[in-house]
Amino acid sequence: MGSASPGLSSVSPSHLLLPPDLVSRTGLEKVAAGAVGVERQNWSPSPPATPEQGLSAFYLSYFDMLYPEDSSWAAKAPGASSQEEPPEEPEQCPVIDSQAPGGSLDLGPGGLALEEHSLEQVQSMVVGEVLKDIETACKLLNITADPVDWSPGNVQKWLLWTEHQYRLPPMGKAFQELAGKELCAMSEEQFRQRSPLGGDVLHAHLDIWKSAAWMKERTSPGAIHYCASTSEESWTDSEVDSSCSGQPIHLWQFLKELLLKPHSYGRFIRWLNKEKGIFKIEDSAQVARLWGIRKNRPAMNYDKLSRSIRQYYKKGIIRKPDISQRLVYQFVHPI
DNA sequence: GATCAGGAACTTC
DNA sequence: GAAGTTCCTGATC
Repeated sequence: MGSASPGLSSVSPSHLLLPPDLVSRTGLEKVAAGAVGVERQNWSPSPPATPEQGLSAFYLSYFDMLYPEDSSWAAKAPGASSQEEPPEEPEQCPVIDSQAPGGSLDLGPGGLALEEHSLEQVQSMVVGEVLKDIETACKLLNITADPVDWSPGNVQKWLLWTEHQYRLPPMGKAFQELAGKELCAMSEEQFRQRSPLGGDVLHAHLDIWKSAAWMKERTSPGAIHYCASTSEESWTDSEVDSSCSGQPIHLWQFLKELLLKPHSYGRFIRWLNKEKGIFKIEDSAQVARLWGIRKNRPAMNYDKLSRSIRQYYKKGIIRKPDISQRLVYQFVHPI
């Protein structure tokens, strides 16, 4: 757990590149408060976690707690990219340009309407990003979006994942043998009792999942599935997304899944040349760890993962690019 | 020291 | 049997 956390961090204040006054706690509260009014109209009743709040306000109120520091995203801002960064990313991170003419965050005199408008944009973007992150986690962990449906094994997977994502202390033992239903029935205090270090944060994360599931149920009656492809990428998503096929996921599919979510995993693995299928593993330990979680192989490391990748050489699935570089591989058939 | 390459035995499905 | 996983040796960066 060396790197900054992905996932929800894609919508952390620094990622949104808000001006410093809006990034501050009071600023976020202002954003959240501004979102509440709109929220009530659009999303009706509040999620189970915070009955008196709208969802986005609920999420936003968590961000300070969940992201005490995540300045690494700021480095991803345009102009701060590494020298290897291709001129255009396949999937751009949402950026609010406060300097742009008619900037959406004009807080000067007469800028109130604009401010409210941009806050709506921010809140809807935040909620959208949270839902996308949950969707991605579901795919990678092969679990359902609704925590109530989780088996004890699913709970442990989610715990491992959440600990990893948000650099929380290991808490798996404290919640051993608990199914999702029991977990969801527990109060924050009970979480704290079981795990004094991080139990409250874990409870907050579970609340987010519960709220998302609740919302999803509201908006689309029926079973909660994040299997329908919602991504806009040009890569053959149906080919890549194996999480609902019942088939075990292949390593190459897993790698593509990560590559398709650059705003979540771009710090771990990213395209160097998407057209040619050339990608670079930026953080070998994290990618290996994610793969280990996905396959239930806690002892997974990059040495083993890379051995599996090398097995693809013979099969003609992955190869080293013509100009061989460390941690750089190429899909033989990119499209 | 980390990564790369590939052989070989093993596990899981 | 396929698809990794684990362990290993030796080479390279």
